Amino acid sequence: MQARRLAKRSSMGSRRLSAAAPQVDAVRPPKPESAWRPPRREGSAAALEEEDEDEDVVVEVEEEEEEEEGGLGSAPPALAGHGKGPLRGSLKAANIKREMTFHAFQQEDVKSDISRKLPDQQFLLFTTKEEDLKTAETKKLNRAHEHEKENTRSVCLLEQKRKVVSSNIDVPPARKSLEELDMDKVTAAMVLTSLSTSPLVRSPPVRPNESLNGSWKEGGFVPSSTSSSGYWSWNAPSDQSNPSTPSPPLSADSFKAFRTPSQADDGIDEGEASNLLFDEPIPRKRKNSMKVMFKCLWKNCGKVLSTAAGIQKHIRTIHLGRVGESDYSDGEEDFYYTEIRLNTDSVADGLSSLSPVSPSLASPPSFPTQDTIRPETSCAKSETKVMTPLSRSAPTNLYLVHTDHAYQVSPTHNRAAGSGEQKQTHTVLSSPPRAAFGLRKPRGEGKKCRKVYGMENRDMWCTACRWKKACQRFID
DNA sequence: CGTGCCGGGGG
DNA sequence: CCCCCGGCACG
Repeated sequence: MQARRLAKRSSMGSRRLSAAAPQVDAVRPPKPESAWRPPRREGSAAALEEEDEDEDVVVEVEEEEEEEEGGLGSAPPALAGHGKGPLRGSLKAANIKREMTFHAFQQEDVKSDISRKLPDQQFLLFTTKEEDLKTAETKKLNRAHEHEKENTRSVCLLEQKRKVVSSNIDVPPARKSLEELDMDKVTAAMVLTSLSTSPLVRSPPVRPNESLNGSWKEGGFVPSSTSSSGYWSWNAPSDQSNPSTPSPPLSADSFKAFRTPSQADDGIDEGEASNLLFDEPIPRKRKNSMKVMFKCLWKNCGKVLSTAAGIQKHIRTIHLGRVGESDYSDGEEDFYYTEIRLNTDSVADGLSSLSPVSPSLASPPSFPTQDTIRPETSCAKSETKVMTPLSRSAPTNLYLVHTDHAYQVSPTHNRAAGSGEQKQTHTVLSSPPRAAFGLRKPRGEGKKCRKVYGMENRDMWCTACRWKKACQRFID
């Protein structure tokens, strides 16, 4: 046993050797030797080190980003062409790079994420950049169309990112009023088309992910989701980053959890949602909410959407198989769906009861050390977090599809229902106060030793991590 | 599919 | 205890 372990260790050591040699150095210039035989880090010392690493990452951001973008787009050779030497080594290095890149992104995300979190409403109030909005909107629309050709897009993404997200803002005021005023079915349908035809309905696993990636990378990509409901849009100018917004990992999660459901009525109480989100002292005055939803009666379907156009579209494309003529309706769909009403109050209740909780979870009192890492950590969250606004934005479709599938299709979602987050959704749906499932603990999010130090530096991990136990160094 | 970590080992 | 790891939940 001992022997085996030793052997393993040594083998690992050699691996580290090969990995750490030339390539790695190239990858992480700043702290080559520290990676060697670093003393156990504990306490404040660790903190310093941590920070250091953080910075390193930041430094990397620029180039890493570029590379990733390029690779993402359509130029895999770019990666290979990076001029890495031997195969093995380069592979290893590549891996490491991957990791680094991730960091970088996460970093980047903080910014965009924060800004994104700004509720459009608020943003509107500020009315700082009307013009930007305009252009942004146009952009967005275009993008929505281009959406299909995602590949080429990545380039733009980079630029946008650089331009500080502001260009990504799509809070189409005009759109909103327009849509609200003349609930033009056709328009809605068209809008919905892009959404429903793509993501969940068709190939649930693929599209959503894509869009997800796109969104958090690009920061401003919300075409499909935007189109779904027409309004709402979570992109905001980076400059507008809301300072008051607490963006701790947990809180974010919770937000997502009950925010999604609340969105069931397309953006109507969006304001509230956002208010809630930004814990604004809003006297929740709910126009006594009865949400009208439309349920597909097609056997084995049961999909529920919030707009007539929505299900019509759904029925048309999914059940009637009329894909091409997506925006044309001969009324046949009408036979296949029915109206249902949801009491939104329960939702509100759920929200109010839950929201106070999140803050507490939100700000876990942690040592300064953690704080330095915090942002980074929360970044990790951001990918999920980002998605939140997304699903929220595509309230009707995404959200509902979600629930539906939870019941009948996707096993994944079913399982997810058990998780801390999903359970809340569940609650809202069936509108019982709340059901706390005694399940596995949420799972510590955020970087743990493994992620932070990487496999190669396994001996830098905290013992717990090495033992595959709950990490003790980076506690959530 | 990678990651966090529980439960269950061996020494 | 200390040290691992199989395996599973979760994202």
